[in-house]
Amino acid sequence: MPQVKSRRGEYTEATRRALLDAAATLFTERGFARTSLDDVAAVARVTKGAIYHHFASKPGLFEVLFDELELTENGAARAAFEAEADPTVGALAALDQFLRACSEPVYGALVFREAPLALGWDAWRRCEEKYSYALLSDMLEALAAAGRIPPGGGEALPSIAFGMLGAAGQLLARTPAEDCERVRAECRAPFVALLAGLAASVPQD
Amino acid sequence: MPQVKSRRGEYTEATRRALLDAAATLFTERGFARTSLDDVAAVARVTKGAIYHHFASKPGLFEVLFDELELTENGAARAAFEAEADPTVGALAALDQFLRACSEPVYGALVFREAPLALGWDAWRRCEEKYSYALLSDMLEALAAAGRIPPGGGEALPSIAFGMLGAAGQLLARTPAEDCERVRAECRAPFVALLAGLAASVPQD
DNA sequence: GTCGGACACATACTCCGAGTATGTTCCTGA
DNA sequence: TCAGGAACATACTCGGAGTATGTGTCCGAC
Repeated sequence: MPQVKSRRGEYTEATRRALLDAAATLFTERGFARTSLDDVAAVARVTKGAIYHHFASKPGLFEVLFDELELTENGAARAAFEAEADPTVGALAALDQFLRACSEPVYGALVFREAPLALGWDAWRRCEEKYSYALLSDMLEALAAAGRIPPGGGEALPSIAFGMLGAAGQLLARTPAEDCERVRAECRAPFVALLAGLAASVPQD
Repeated sequence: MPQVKSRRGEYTEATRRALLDAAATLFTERGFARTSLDDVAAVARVTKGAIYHHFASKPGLFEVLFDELELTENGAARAAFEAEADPTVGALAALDQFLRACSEPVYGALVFREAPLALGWDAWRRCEEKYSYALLSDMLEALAAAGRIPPGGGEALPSIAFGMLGAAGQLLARTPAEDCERVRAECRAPFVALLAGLAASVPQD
């Protein structure tokens, strides 16, 4: 059980949080490329030195933010999947959870719009292999094991399905709040259709 | 009928081509962000002044390259689509043409991997609205008109389908040549399944 | 109680690359 | 033949990421 942190520790944690919050706000509003670290430091009422004390680099700062977001949001999606006994039902529940998360202003914008620009495709992919991509792979495996989709198929299906998630996330991230529910429903359809089409192509007996 | 170009005109066109070729090579190999304009100029055996004489900016140079590539490759895909009377057959023919183009080393890497990083999502989308995204929209419209997929559906389906194309393009762009044919076949499956699933959900009469 | 040291920053700097301003050469047309 | 513009080269500015170093403060050891 962790001891109560010292006064000092509380303060340093506070500036770390202030930096992360400032970065989250500015990266979502102006985008990663168009916000300087001096801007982030100014909003957090510190200087650039504080940033490089707490984080390795500008992409490093982004990655911490990324991990925080995925830890909670992707965790919720995984929980939604694992709560269902049927993998198809579970996958659709996780999809709904994911689409709702992307409707919230920060998650979709940072994780699916800014992350590839900030980290580059490869690093983004490596980061996602702990979260959304891993969950997607697990779900596809479970679906294949249950005979709901054809087995095998290589890396093309997970990659392309992940591209679908990214496109849906970005679409929702730029959708005004009053249209989110309708667009979420529209986004659901292609996934349902893909699952149905794959189910129809499962080899018999 | 255009007159034969002057000696001078030929030379300037030659440096323009050398710059575009150098940029295509370097952007493909090192990526847009990691190649400086001095590098491009050096490979073309000129200086940065020549670049800013012929092009507006670094993204501007990339966009010219982008247009050249899409003009030929997307034109071929559109031709493949329009050559078929049946929209489903045509769409799959265009898909095959697209997947072959992405197997070639430059097209997929520049248009689907580097372009979002170089231009940003919005500008990339605007550029693609003349080419791949336009073709995709036209194909979906034709499919809907023929009753092969449900009508309406908003912007979600084209956006998500475009995300699928991007993911497939990127996957093929990083696939070694000897595996390209197999991966292309694997990439085809999700699109076929999506079309089948959408066809099954068309409202009856 | 105090003193050394490490932590948590601030300040001041370097460095690289995009973009700009200006110079220079050569061709072209009047 | 000469004025002007095209096609570059050269030399600069400027912003932002990253680094090196300074400074105050707190904490534990003696």
